Amino acid sequence: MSMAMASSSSSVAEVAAAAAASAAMESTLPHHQQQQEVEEARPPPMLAGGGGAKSCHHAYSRKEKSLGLLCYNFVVLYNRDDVESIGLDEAAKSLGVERRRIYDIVNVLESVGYGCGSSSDSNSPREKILVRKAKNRYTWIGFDGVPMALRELKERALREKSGLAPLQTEQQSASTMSNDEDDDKLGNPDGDIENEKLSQTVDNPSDKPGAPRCRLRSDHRKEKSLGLLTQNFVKLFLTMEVDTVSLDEAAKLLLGEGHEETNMRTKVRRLYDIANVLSSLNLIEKIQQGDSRKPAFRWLGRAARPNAENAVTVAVPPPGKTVSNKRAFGTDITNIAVHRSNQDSNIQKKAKLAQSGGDILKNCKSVVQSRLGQGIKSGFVYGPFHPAGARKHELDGGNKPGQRERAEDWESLSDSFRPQYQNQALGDLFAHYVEAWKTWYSEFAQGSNIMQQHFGQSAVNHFL
DNA sequence: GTGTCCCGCCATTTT
DNA sequence: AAAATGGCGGGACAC
Repeated sequence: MSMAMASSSSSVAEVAAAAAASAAMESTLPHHQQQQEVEEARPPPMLAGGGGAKSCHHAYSRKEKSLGLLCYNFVVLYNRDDVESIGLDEAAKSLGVERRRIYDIVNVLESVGYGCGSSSDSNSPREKILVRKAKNRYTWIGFDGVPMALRELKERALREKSGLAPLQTEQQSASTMSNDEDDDKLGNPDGDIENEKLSQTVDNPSDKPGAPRCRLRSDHRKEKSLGLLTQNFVKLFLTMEVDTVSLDEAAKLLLGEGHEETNMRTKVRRLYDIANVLSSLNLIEKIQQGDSRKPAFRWLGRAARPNAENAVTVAVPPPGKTVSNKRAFGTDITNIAVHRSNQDSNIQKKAKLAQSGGDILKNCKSVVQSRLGQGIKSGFVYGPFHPAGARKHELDGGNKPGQRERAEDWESLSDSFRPQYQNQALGDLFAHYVEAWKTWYSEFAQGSNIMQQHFGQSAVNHFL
């Protein structure tokens, strides 16, 4: 009985088409009015027409549909001053994905902030990137609160670590004890009450005087939420001495010992999801551990140094021989269409018209490049995170020989960037990209980094 | 092969 | 009851 919403099963392509037809999202896309030089050249409205498979319609590509990319686009689309409210459906439509995916993103975005439930009283949304305001409605807050959120998160993590529980984060250390992992479904329905040992689960913790002694189903569910997992994952980085972990390790750490193959697998899957969006935010970065071996993730947005108080530290240069192979988010406009093994590719209709858009970009690019040669001011104050390339080697003692090549990123980015519109919405999105480019440029070619972009914005503005 | 992780079914929770 | 959320894991890609 697939509920009424079975309709949602419509592929992205269809959704996109629908969007094109109805251009419903207008309402929430208040075209930015600020400096818009390149803006003029508005990308052509929609569907290129025949578009056949032959032209530019490259077959299904997993990468184009990654959560990370989606998140990236999401941020590009909504991280602006004039955006306060985000509609779930509009977002989905604009980005050409189904709701479900938006939930994924929003969940981790929301959890990167602080205040997620702790002490119900303060729960200040200021420290979140985004908050849910109402059903189908989110409010964009921005990245301003992230530094503090991370600090707070770290504190809490440390407290927990040294304090009570060994190192289990607030998640299910429960399973640790129970020989058998928390079996929700299978087996005992009482499970809920059963594994309530770890008490301080979730985030509405203990400090609550009349702590609701019994965990509810909802809590149990929350324990497994992407959001909580995200926080715990981040905490891991914040408290760890080493700053890189493979997802397997992370899963193990977060899960405790009671790892049950299947459980692990699921957890790891989730971590992949999370890691991808965190990567797109540049909070972490994927690296190749040593030679060969599994890749791992490295924290980039360290809020504070182990010792130094809150010395706003930035990412340290890649240690030793780790090879960064981060994904180039922002490479594609959207997770357009097409199912994995789309047998029925009637997707033709959703077209991607690339040319004019490409021109704009090209211009943009050349402008950037031409100006790129200029010196790089460094009076810039970075936030806690910052582009991997623009590090400031303080405490870290010694600078790094291998200067990170940022420009290169730009290259690849622009090279691979092929605007493909399927509707007005995407056209707008593209416009945002152009703007984003400008901003990035202002970052002195230090890297395309959303977080940085944000933090540096104010400081950067007068350079434009 | 193995590692990634998209996709969407369907259980839960909220309206 | 319907709609909104969001676990979860099968299995399609990527390497």
